[in-house]
Amino acid sequence: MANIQHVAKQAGVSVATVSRVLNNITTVSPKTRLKVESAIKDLNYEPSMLGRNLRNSESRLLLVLIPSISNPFYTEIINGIENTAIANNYNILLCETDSNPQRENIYFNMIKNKLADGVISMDPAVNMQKLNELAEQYPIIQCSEYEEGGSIPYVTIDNELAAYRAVKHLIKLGNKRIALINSDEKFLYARQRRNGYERALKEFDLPIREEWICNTNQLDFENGIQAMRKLLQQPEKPSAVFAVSDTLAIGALKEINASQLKVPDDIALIGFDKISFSNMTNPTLTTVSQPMYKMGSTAANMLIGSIKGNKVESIILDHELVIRESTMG
Amino acid sequence: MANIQHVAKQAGVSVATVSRVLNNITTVSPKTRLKVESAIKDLNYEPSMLGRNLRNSESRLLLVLIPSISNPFYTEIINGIENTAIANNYNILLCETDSNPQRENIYFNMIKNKLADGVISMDPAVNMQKLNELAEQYPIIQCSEYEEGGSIPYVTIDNELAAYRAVKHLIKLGNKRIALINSDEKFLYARQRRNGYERALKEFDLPIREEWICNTNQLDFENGIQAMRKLLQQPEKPSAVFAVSDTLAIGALKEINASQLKVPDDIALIGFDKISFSNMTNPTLTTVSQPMYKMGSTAANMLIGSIKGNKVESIILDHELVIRESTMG
DNA sequence: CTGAAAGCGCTAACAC
DNA sequence: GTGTTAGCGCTTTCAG
Repeated sequence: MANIQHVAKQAGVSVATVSRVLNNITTVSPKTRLKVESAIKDLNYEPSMLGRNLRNSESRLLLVLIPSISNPFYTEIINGIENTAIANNYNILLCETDSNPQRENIYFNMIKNKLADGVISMDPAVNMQKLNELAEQYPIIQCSEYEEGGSIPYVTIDNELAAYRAVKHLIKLGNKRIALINSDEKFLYARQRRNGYERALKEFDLPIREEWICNTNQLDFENGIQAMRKLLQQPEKPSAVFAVSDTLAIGALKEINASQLKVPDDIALIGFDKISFSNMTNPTLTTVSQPMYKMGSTAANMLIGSIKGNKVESIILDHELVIRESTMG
Repeated sequence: MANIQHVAKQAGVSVATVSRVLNNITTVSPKTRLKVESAIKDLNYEPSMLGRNLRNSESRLLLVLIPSISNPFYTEIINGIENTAIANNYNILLCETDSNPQRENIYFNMIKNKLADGVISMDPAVNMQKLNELAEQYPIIQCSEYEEGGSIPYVTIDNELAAYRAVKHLIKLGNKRIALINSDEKFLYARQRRNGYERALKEFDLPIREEWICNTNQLDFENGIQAMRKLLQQPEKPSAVFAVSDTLAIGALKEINASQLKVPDDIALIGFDKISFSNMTNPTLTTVSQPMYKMGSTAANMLIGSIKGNKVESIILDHELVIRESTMG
């Protein structure tokens, strides 16, 4: 494998000159530049990032922490991150933590080991203490999930407001018995969405009934099925359900269908995230859309800014209620 | 940031000794080892991968090329790759090519630049000429999609046989008018699955009718909807449909429902891949299951073997027809 | 058992 | 405009 020395020798110049050509530094005469370029071609030379990165003490790799790659919610965000990264000559290292602290540690070490220049964390279950420690020394951005009052910059949406609007939509449709399928309330977004749910109910003098509030451990379809099963066993069944993720809502829909009830006639249903499947269900799912691509690109831009040493501010992006068949009575 | 020199000075030893401790080389007296370890702790030292990798001329990064992260088919494969990689002290760089040659080039350069030690390609649209060139110099494995008669080792399933079995299942159910929703036949798997489809029809003396064969550009839901719409416009409608991916089948199901027909009574339906959503549709989808996790871990093991300089052989894994509601008349 | 020193491939002063 | 050289952080001979 050819290296910079071989090129220098072949071109009859010094390594410094080769480096100058490689980095497009202007102070090289057209004649020498030509010589170098032809030597590069002759030897089929490709500069080694390893050497360059060591010298520049940077890896040009961004770490992206997600709990699970199989949650479609993340795919568009990742697209946004990746495109922005590539446009800035970075690459991303996608890291599935499975919300497993050991896995997480491996990745945290990568940044300590200089194998990554910064981190975008989307894991709601991330160890915040460690993340905060890391943030003292390395550039870190939180995306979607964040720590209230924390010092790590984040990009997210107003979860409380989004939930409030979704539930208000159900109320306006005439629903008075509205259930909530929430994820684990150790997560900030879960607490925020519950707050929005409760605010809407209170505003219209509807009671908050614990038996209509289900919490799930995870966001898989199966969790939605289980939660809905529980709700349907209540003596007084809800007439509408707000689920904090489309995957949960799709599971709920499956269970509603299985018990011979109809959406939206018997039970109206709203999900969250606007994943692509949510338009394939029968009926199609009303859902809250987050600007996922933009969230990703914003997070990446913030991180790259932070790596450059800029001060970056947290950002709240807009959301939108997408009304489809599951709430069209 | 502390480096190996600082640790050496603090411990009162040479950098060589620190390196020995770091790499668990036995020829270090317990006493010095202790000194070094305490110095490492004191200084909060983390070895730099950049330096280590340059010295060892390896990056311990594996490149994984996929056409699109949003296709759920890949998620389990990636899990398999990732777990195997981590177990062997590698990390993976997940690269979405969008089947875009420019994007692909960026990633191909990464391996030339020594930023990755090897490649697992899952992109059916990959530029085979370039991949073959690259394979002369670097370790490369193909996963799922491959080149017939090529020299790059691969792991896959028997697509022809899988399609044959799926269609035979439809025939055994009494169907005589069986349509095929295939992807672009520039892809090997598409040609293989078509062959299997035709073999089953021929074996039972059923005609192969071009108007019952649809080809789509991509594997999105929307493509399945379009294809099914075309099939339903035929003067003689098929009584069963075999789609070469679950996403296509789910789109087809959506369209069948929209035209007031029932699956499986009016039209039986089979997909391919057993993505998690295929169990959430109504009715649930009969599909061909591939051992995705195993495919991923096998590919990773093959690649790591190849990096070590081993000779690796291509592998064909088993598949399974998963019969669910969409073919239960 | 330990240390000195070379060198992986590159960039950036500094000198001319 | 171009060359010389130090050094990024690490591993690994080779001596002792």
